[in-house]
Order: sequence, then structure tokens, then C-alpha cells
Amino acid sequence: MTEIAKAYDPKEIEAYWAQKWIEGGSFDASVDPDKEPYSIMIPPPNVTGMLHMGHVLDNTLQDILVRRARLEGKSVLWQPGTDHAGIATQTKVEKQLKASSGVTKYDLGRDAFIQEVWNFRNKSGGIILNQLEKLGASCDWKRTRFTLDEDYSKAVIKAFVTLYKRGYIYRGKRMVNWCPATQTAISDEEVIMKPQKGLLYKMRYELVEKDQQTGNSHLEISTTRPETLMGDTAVAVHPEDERYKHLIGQYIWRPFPKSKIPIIGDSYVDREFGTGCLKVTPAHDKNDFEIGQRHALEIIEVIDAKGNLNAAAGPQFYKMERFKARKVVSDNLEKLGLLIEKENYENVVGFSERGDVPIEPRLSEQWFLRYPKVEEAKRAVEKGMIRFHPDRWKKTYLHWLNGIQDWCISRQLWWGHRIPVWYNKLISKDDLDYSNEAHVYVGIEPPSEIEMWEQDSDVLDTWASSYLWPMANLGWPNPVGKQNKEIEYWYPTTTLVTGFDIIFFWVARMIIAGLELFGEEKESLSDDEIRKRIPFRNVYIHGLIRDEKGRKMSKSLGNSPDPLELVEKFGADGLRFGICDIAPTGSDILFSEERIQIGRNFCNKLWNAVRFRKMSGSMVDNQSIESITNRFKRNMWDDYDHWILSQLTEFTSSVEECFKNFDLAPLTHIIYKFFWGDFCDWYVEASKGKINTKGDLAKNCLAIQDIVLRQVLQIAHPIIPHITEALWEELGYGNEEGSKKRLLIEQSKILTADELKVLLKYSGDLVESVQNMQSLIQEARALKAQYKIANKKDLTLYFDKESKAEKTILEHKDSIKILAGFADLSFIEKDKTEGMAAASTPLGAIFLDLNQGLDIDAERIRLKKELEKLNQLVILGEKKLSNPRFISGAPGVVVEGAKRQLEATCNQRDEIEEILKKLI
RNA sequence: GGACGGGUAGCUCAGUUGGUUAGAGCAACUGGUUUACACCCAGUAGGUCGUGGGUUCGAGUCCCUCUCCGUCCA
Repeated sequence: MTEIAKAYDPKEIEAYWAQKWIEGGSFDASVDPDKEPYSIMIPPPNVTGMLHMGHVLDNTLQDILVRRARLEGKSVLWQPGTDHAGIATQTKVEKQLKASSGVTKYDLGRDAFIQEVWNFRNKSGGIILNQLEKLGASCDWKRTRFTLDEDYSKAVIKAFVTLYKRGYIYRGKRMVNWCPATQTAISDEEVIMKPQKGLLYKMRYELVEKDQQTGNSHLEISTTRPETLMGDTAVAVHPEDERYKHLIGQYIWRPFPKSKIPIIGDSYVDREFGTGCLKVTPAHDKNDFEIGQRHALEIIEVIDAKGNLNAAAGPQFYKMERFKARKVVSDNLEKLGLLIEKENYENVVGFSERGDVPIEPRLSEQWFLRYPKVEEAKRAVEKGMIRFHPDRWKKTYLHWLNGIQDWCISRQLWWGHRIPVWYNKLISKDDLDYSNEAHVYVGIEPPSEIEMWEQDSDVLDTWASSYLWPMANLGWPNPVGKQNKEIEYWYPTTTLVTGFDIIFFWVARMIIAGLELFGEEKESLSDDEIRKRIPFRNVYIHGLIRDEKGRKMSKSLGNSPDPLELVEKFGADGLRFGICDIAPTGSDILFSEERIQIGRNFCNKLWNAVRFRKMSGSMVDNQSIESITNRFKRNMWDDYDHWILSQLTEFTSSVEECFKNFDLAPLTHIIYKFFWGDFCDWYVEASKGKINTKGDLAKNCLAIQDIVLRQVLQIAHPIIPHITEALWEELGYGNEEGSKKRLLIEQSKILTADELKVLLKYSGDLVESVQNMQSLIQEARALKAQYKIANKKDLTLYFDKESKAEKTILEHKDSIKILAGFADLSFIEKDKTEGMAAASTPLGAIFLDLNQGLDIDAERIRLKKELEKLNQLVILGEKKLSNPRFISGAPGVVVEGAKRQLEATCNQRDEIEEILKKLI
């Protein structure tokens, strides 16, 4: 690449490097005892998934962390993989089957269906990982895992059996969240509460005996779900409710199927809600079930697994869909004169996350996990052994652990890890004794006389496999060969990067799994043991991507852009930089294409700065830091040279802080500001004169540009890996001395701010001088812009002859001319400045001869406005300094600063006043 | 109902332990093909920091009240 294109075109370069990195095994992880370990386990995307903006953000952040770690000389493992995603994958394949051949999974049978799912995953299960590769994700792709891999599955089963044997897993008939669409139980965390507009039905149940106190023959009852009425087995009132408490113990008629049910007292009842009378349906409501347990009520199931009413509901409702039944029940009540009113009512209804239908609370036999090591899981975070970033998310985590409920881990699906429990065929289900091994067998291997046994037909919740991800990927429970060293080296992993939406689902459960299972069985754990068992030390939480109006991205809204199209438009690097740039710390990200253009623009700027560098002089001796610094001519350094190196160090240090504090949000801003604002806009522009000299001055300047660019490329590399790698090669930084071998950018350790300070030996005192020159130049440019002569280059810029900064100005004459756009600089006595436009600067007044073109009125308005502002500031400053309490109360530096400030402001004010006087 | 987060320029957001005259990007407006870059350069304009109190020599920053928005849990 001898010629560099004018505009950066990422396509070829990104494809080239993506391939080259992988061919060269650049991201292969290996244990290196001399290096510090650094490891991240990817949150495994759904195997059927396609890349969306959330993945882009999540994985870019991980890539930034691991690439930075490599630059810092650490030995990195970034483990990739995918998740089998039980419900999502199974329903997807079911739908495909139905569309293509009209068969259902039942037509095929379990084994054949599972084979279909495997076919599907073998065909398209790797797509999302290839998409991540395109983004530049530097995972060790050779290690790619899948949660249904053979050895991973063994780990999942081992975990189940271990937890079962330790008494944490049990089977029980309990209320679960039943999803009628996907025909399986789901955990509490998979239920999404949505506000719904519905009706509140007020109806009457007839008392068996009239109310002696009021003479009423009926009780009024409010409900949102009349279709469960047929399963009512009681009516409850609050035991202290004066209106009803005397009725407790009496009976009331359930209208249909007509039956006498008791009136009970239970403090669960909210006296304020509706009429204060609650119909109790223990089979179809969680709270009602608990009331039922307390009062030993009969449980009558009236809705079946598909969400239809069953025979117990009565012949007229048999097989009727539940929401249709709601209407029919209401009509029936009306006919019987039992419906009082229907009132519009908004309440929250639980929806199945995957099926997106209202869940049906249902009594069913399921496997549950009582969470072990909850106390330790809290302690790990409270004591900072695991740290959340931003810190506040630990509250969410701890809050959940405080109210933790047993986890329903069985799913009525076929795709997943089948529960390793076998039942003796000779024993009827109702007579099973779980403590008797002749009845129920639980083990990693199937029982020996397999024909005697029947395996539990359910599979495990997907999270009950992915919660082992960090351990199992490193070889738990039986590391083989090199895994022994690897698990020692990389576990606990360094950081987990994920969204706050899965703190419950995944983060907390991984912590609990690690604490209980990583190591010997223990009743309780010491802090040291916790430190060894936790799956990660840091949890970096980022926000969710929303559209520009703040709405969640969704397929139905069509507001979810295809990341690959964005890559096409802006380049992978452009997209990465753009998405980082707009992502605030830990809160949601409002995405719009307009906002990420900055990423593409930045890459182009970087490209052109390098292009300009190549045009300015040949590339020699760039192979090492030493060879660059040897080209410095320190005796020639001017204020800008010192200034840019001091800024470079400060910039490096700010970036170090970002990584140290897990605060990646400011990263792109810091890079942008230094590279674009300081280096390109000021240093490179000021260099232009020097480079023209072609002598030592030019050589020195290019050496400084080279050291700056080298550092910028490394610092920006984690965010925009492809272009920085390409430019690293372009500028010859990777050329090894005396060899043709090229080192990649990550193979050279990045210089720290401390190292830079020692190495560069610049003076930090000249920063103010440069800042003053910058404001002078800006004032001069503004003067020209005022008169719309910014493009006129043949003018002379005049300085007040009395300026104290004469020396500085003369020293930087050339750069001032270039930067402000003047042909010449000259000092002038004040009384000769009549008819000139003027401005006040920290280095003294400047004047511009317009040859009678001066618009006196406009000048007067402008300067008066300026003067007014300065006067205000002077008053403010004087007031402050004349306050004895300020003088005595504020620290010396602040008082000193205020004095200097006031002095400068007064000078400027006097100058403007003087200029104004001359205008008349 | 409880908890958490937030309200700063037209928009999206910075703003360290209180300390000089509150910043950036985008958008707007004016001008610009000057030996990198129009995916660019220069300039201009735009804010009583949600409201009301308090602490302090000094508050966007600390405390309290109220209000609005968002999220999670009931």
C-alpha cells in the first residue's frame, strides 16, 4: 500500500485483518505463568439468534476489555459459545416444520424431533458467531462451546445430581406459571407483568342462609377472572371486616356447577378492594392456592394445559377456550341475574416471555431448586469480592437474593438436558417414594437395568445449564489434560459483561452455582473460600439499546436496525466506535443512525492524519519506541512540542483511569478530544510550517508525530481494531529490528502514562503558554470571520507594542501566521491603530487593518457587549475578594486564583475600553 | 405501594472530594476547495443546571420539600 486512498474504505481492510488474525491464531489463549491472567466468558447468544444491536454493544465492550488486556501484556482468554435456548429453539423448529411439511413434533416423536432440531442447529447455529467475527470480536474461536456439547451436558447433569444428593433439588406439586402456548412451566423470572385493560366483574353469590344482621340474601364479589368461578371452593373475607365477619363459617352457593362452599376468614383479603369479598380458586391463582392450603380447601382444576376448560367446569364449558369462557360465564351470570356490573379496569397480567400469552397459574408437579449458599452469595458482593460496575446494580442483586423463591427448573420440552431421574415402572406414580432408591433413581449414568426404569420426560430450564458456563467451559467437574492448568489459571474469571436484565436470570445463579459446586461440599464458606469459588470478580453492566424515541427495539415495531447493514455503511470499526460513543454508563442507549456517524468520521480522520504523516516525510526508524525517541532534537522543541507530549501523557492517564474504574463511557470522548481536538487541530496544523523546512526541525516534528500516533493507535485499538492494525503496519511500528517479521499491534506492550513521562522528558509548564496562544489565534480568526474575510490570506496581524508576551509571540510567529491565516505579523503602537478592528487576548490586544472597511457601528455593539460582560465579572470578582470571610475561609490557592482572575479580567476590560474610545 | 435511576444548550449526554467566567458531539446559522480529511476547516448563536427551601465565604455538585419521566419489584 504505497498510495493511500483519500477517504477510508473499511471494507477490504476489515475483511483482510479479520482473516489474518484468525489464520495467525492471534486470539488463541494459552496459559503463561509469567503473565497476568485475564478471562471473560461470553454471555452465550441463543444458538438460533441473529446479531442485533444489543449483541454489538455487549460484545464490543468485551472486545475492548480483552484487547486492552493484551496490550497491557496479560494472557487473555475470551471464551465464545452459544446457548441451546430451550423454548426459543424448540418453538422455532416447530414452526418451521409446520410451515414446510405440516408435521408437528408429536407426529415425529421425541427422538426424530430432537434430530430435526440438531439438523437445524448444525445448519444455522453458527451464524451469530460468524457475525461476531465480522465485528472483529477477538474470541478464541477454537474453543467455541455449545451448552448441549457432550462434555458440557455431563457437567449439567453432574450439577443436578450433586444438588439433588445434597437435598437442594426436590419434586413437588405446586403452583407454577404455566405457559399454554409453549405447554411448559416457566420460572417467575420468565413472567413479564404487563398492564392490561380489562373488566372488573361484580357479581352475586347466594347465601345458603340469609344474613341475620342485614337480611341480605347475597354477597357481592368482585373478580377479573369470572371464568375460574367453576373452580371456586370458598369465598373469603377479612376476619376483622365488620361487614362480613359474622358470616365466617357459614356457606354460600357457587352458581355453577351449583355447590355449597364455605365462607372463610383470611387476612390476605384486601378490605378496600372491590366489595371486600374474594372468591377463592385454589387451582388457578397463586394466592388463592395459599389461602386454600391454610384452610384445607378442596382444589378443583377447571382449566387444562392448553388453556381450555375441562369437564369439571361443566358440560357447557367443556373444551372452551379460557377467554371465550370468560364472556360466556359473564353472560350466564347475567341471565341468572347474578351479574351486577362490569367496570373498566386496568390491572397487571403476567405474560409468558417466550409464548407472549397470559400465563395460567396452575398446579403441577415440577422440579424445584432451593438456592444454596444464599448468604455467601450476598457476602461475596457486599464485601466486594465480586464488584458490580456501576456499583449501584449490586442493590438490585441483593434485593433479589433477599426475597428469593425456589426456582422451578423443569420444563415440559424436548430440546434440552433431560432430567437424570428414572422412575421404577412397576410402581404407580402416586406411590413413588423419592427417598427409596428402588423407586426413584437419580444418577449421572442411567440405571443398570434400564428396561425396568422410565426416565423423567422433562428437560432442565436453559438457565439451569448456562449457570455453569464459567466453570464448565474450563473443564469442571473433571478437567482433563491442559484444562487442569487452565482452570487454575483463569478461574475465577476476571469480568462478566452483560445487561442488567439478566442479573437474576444468570448473574446471580452463576454466583450461586460457583459457590456451591466449585470445590468440596461445605455447609458454609469462609471469605477465602468464596474468593476461590466465585465465577468472576467483576460484573460490568451496560444498558439496553432503545430507538431514538426511547422505545424498546422489537421486530413488530421494525425499529431494530440490522447491524450488518450498519457495518456495510460505517464499517465495523465505525459502528463499534459509534455505539461506544453514545452509550452512557449503565443506563439505556438511545440509538439512531445519525448519532453513530461519528464512528465512521473518526476512522476517516485517523486515516487522513496518517496519510498526511506519510505525505510529510518518509517513514524511517519507527520500529521501536527507542528508534523514534532517538530522532527527537530536544534543543529545538518549542512550546507546542512540550504541550502535545504533555497532553499525550495526560490523555494516556485518563484512559488508564477509565479501565481501572470500569468506566468505559468516557473512552471515546477522551480519544476524540485528544486526537482530533489537540493533535490534528493544533499540533499538526502548527507543524505545517516546520515540515516545509525539510531540515532537522521537520525531522523532529515528524518524530513527535510518530510517537503520538503510535500511542493513539494502541489506545484506540480496542475500540477500532481493524483500522488501527492496518495503520500500525502502514507506519512501520511493527517492523522488528533486523528481521522481516511484523509484530501485530497487540504484541507491543502499551506505554503507561508514568513511562511516557520518564521517557519523553517534556516540560509541563508550557501548557498555559499554548493555551494563551490558542485564544489569541481564535480571537484573530474571529475578527476575520466577523468581516467575512476568513479566506483572505494577504493581511497583516498587528500586536500591541506594549504586549508583555512579545517574546512568545515572536517565537511562534510562523505557527500563528499559519493557524490564524495571516501573511505577516507586526507590532504596532496604540495610537496608530485608529480605524482598525481590534480584540483583546491574554497576550495583549490585536488589531486588523481593514483599509476603511471597518463597520464602526457593528464594532461598537460587539465591543460594548463584551465590555458589559467583563464589567459584570469584575464586579463579581471584587465583591468576592472584598468579603473578609472569603479571604479567611477559602484555601489560599482559591483566593490567589481569584485575584489573578480579577487582574486578568480588569486588564481585558481596560483594553476593550481603550479600543472603544478610539472608535469614535 | 416499595426500591432504584434520571430531569444541565433544540437533541443526546459530560461535569471527580463544593472553589476561577458550566462543557462536548449532533442539529442550527455565517463563511470557506489554504500543500491530510466536505466522513473536512474556521466562526456565531444557544443554558435563571426540574421547583421551593436550607447548609456554606462559595452549590449544577451536600441536606430537605414538592414535581415530572423511566425501570424493576409487589
